[in-house]
Amino acid sequence: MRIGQLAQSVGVDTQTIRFYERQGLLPPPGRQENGYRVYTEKHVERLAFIRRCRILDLSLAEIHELKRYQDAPHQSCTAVNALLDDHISHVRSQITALQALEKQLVSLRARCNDDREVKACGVLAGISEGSMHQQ
Amino acid sequence: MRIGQLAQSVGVDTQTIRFYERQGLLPPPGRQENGYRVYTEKHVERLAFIRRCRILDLSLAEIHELKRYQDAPHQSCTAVNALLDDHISHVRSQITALQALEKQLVSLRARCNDDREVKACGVLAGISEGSMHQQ
DNA sequence: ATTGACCTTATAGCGACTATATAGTTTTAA
DNA sequence: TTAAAACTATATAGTCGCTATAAGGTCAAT
Ligand SMILES: [Zn+2]
Ligand SMILES: [Zn+2]
Ligand SMILES: [Zn+2]
Ligand SMILES: [Zn+2]
Repeated sequence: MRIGQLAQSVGVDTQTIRFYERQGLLPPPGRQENGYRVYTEKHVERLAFIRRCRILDLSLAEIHELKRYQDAPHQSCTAVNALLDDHISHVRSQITALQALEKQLVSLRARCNDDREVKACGVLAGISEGSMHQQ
Repeated sequence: MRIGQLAQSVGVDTQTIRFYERQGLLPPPGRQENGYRVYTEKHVERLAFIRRCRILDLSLAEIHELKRYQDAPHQSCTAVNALLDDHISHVRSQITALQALEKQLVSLRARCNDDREVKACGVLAGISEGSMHQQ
């Protein structure tokens, strides 16, 4: 299986596959005489795993870490679960921050009804005043 | 006022100030004979404005756009308000996406109680299975 | 013989900084 | 007075996870 086929079967760009290889996420495949990469079913699985991790918004570093755990299958999975717990709290704090941001933006927006002159725009005034509780 | 003073009074790194200048966000200041940048109160206000925009997570492009509107103070502010509306919907869709992600992660995490072998870890199994509704 | 689809590497760009290297200037203190 | 510390300058590279471009080699079909 060549790179284009792998790319299509997992739904990834060929560039991305080479990128993962350079990053050490995907093991270097064999090569044909002409230099073309040759992949196996294991590569398909591995790449699909990476993609599913990315859908979960795990960073490449976190995926690396998961890989290291997979390579020691008889150890306790505490670290795996902890990684996920950490990631969940990453996501939660992002949500919290964005919700606070949304509140701020909505109240800023409420300072202007349409059709004023820019000079009198409540939104611009609100930003310029600095009447924002930071963070 | 030199760059360090400006940086301290607004709470920004000097590098960031030079970066904003290169980006055309902050007008190039005057220079002393020795080449040092000299800033005025207007620069302080302008930089503070930029920072408040960044706290609202507006992109540098969006801040540029706001600046253009400020330069035409007698036009209608419809575009300003529209920019903010767009930005609010950016933020809202980010929140929605992250909430869906959180749900997925929490249900994945529920598949494993601690102290299993990695081999039997419900989290890793969950990712590998691909039993994830995508997006 | 040439088109087209595929493959290769190398390099640069995105956004918004941040860090490093190297060098010149000013200020402070021994 | 001189040496160190603190400040300034430019240029360049790194962050993250790709994505795009350039310039070329390979292969099958027309
Ligand atoms: Zn994470
Ligand atoms: Zn307005
Ligand atoms: Zn926006
Ligand atoms: Zn587990």
